[in-house]
Amino acid sequence: MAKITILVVEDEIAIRGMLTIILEQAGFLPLSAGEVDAAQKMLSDNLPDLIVLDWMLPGISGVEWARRLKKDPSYREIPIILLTARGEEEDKVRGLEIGADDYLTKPFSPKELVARIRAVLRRSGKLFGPSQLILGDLILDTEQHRLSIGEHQLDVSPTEFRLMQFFMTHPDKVFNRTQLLDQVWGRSVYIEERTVDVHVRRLRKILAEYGREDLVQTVRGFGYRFSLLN
Amino acid sequence: MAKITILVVEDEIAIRGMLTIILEQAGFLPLSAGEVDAAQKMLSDNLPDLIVLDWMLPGISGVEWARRLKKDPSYREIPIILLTARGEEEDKVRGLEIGADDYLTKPFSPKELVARIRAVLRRSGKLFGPSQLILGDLILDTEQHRLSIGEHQLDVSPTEFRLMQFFMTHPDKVFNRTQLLDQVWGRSVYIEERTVDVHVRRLRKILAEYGREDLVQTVRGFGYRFSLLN
DNA sequence: GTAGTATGTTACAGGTTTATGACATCTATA
DNA sequence: TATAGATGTCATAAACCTGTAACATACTAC
Repeated sequence: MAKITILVVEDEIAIRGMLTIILEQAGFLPLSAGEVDAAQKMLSDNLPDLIVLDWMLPGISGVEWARRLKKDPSYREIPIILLTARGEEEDKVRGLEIGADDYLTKPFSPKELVARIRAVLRRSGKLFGPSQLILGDLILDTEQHRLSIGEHQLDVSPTEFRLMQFFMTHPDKVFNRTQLLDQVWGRSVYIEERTVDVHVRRLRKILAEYGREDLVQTVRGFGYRFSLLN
Repeated sequence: MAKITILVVEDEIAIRGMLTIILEQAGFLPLSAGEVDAAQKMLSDNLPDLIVLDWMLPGISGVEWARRLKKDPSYREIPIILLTARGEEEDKVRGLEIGADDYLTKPFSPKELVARIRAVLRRSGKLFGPSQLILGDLILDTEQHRLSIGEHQLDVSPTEFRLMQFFMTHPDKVFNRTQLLDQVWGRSVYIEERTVDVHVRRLRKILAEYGREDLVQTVRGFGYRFSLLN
């Protein structure tokens, strides 16, 4: 299988070099550019699987570029991770509808960067695992975009599907609402914590049709856990 | 079966040689020319099944020639793959109505070239796969360009046929609209994503005559899926 | 048991995505 | 050239999703 390509757009040479090395070591194929113009050209050459983009850039800002990309049908699908300076900008990233899929505040650890990249890729389905997740008689097929219990198709909405996908890839582990929001909805949206409850409720309702509502368990005071055990 | 003939028009000798070798190894029969005049002569001798054409050529440019060919009834049917330099031209290929069936940005990998050639040939029906695709009681005959359910002929338009062909060769998999456009309409046309909906609609309408409209399923938020299962 | 907190449940408004029909344009062919 | 068919786009309708608020219920600590 071909390597995952990641385009890094960052003006400071030192950081760019560092990013490149981190990404290489993580098994990705890094491309890099120092400003938007160059990046744009690389884009048309061959689409990267993900873009790591500095918030502040000379010329067109990263934010502005991100916004444009998200409007362009040919590029809309490419996930973007924004690199922001510490502090205030964080709120902006969350608040504004920029279209970034995640963001990272400098300074960050290599480990964190790679983890976020993986998470985003997984969310957008570019990270190949087996396309089928099988847990007991539960089957989640990302390629077909289908969720089933035994022979029965479950009719789930996009968000429910992602939630289920996350749960099934992280069974037997408790997550609080914030973690679920970050992982399933993406870090750059701001949503009420209680909304998670509602989605869990919806998922349970669907699972209940086959008597499996207890797959998603409440851990009072913490959050939720997905588990085949009871 | 006779070998597929591919005419390469490229002025740089090194690249031309490389292309020839790649094509030979892929099992095609390559012809080559260094400029349009020579190519034009070869054309009248015997029609190739496909033309690989450099964007920039001395004398008449590749683009210009492509345009002419697409106007000429005797040559219009020959698929053309344009070789473009890196960068901006990509937009032009998509934007302008040049008539190329696909394009490739240099540098490209042999693998990619061959893959694109196959894709284009398949789309234009020149690549023989099994001439009959049978899925359940659905029969798609690529030679006769016929689609039937059991004994009944379905009356489908060319685009509907290609769409169905793509679906039947890739069952049980979700495709988004961009993927469908790229695969069924070709990479070098720019068409509204929503147009896919309309064609799906038309296909369903035809299938509905035999109660099979659910073969093409909507996956909300993603795209469409063809599946015999429900 | 009670107050206080956490979670379950429901309804709903607003937003987004898809379905559908109509239409203008284009092509091939009579 | 006239005609039928095909195709892409648009406007509108319909279906569906989603986040939130409000109220109900369950649990915990005292």
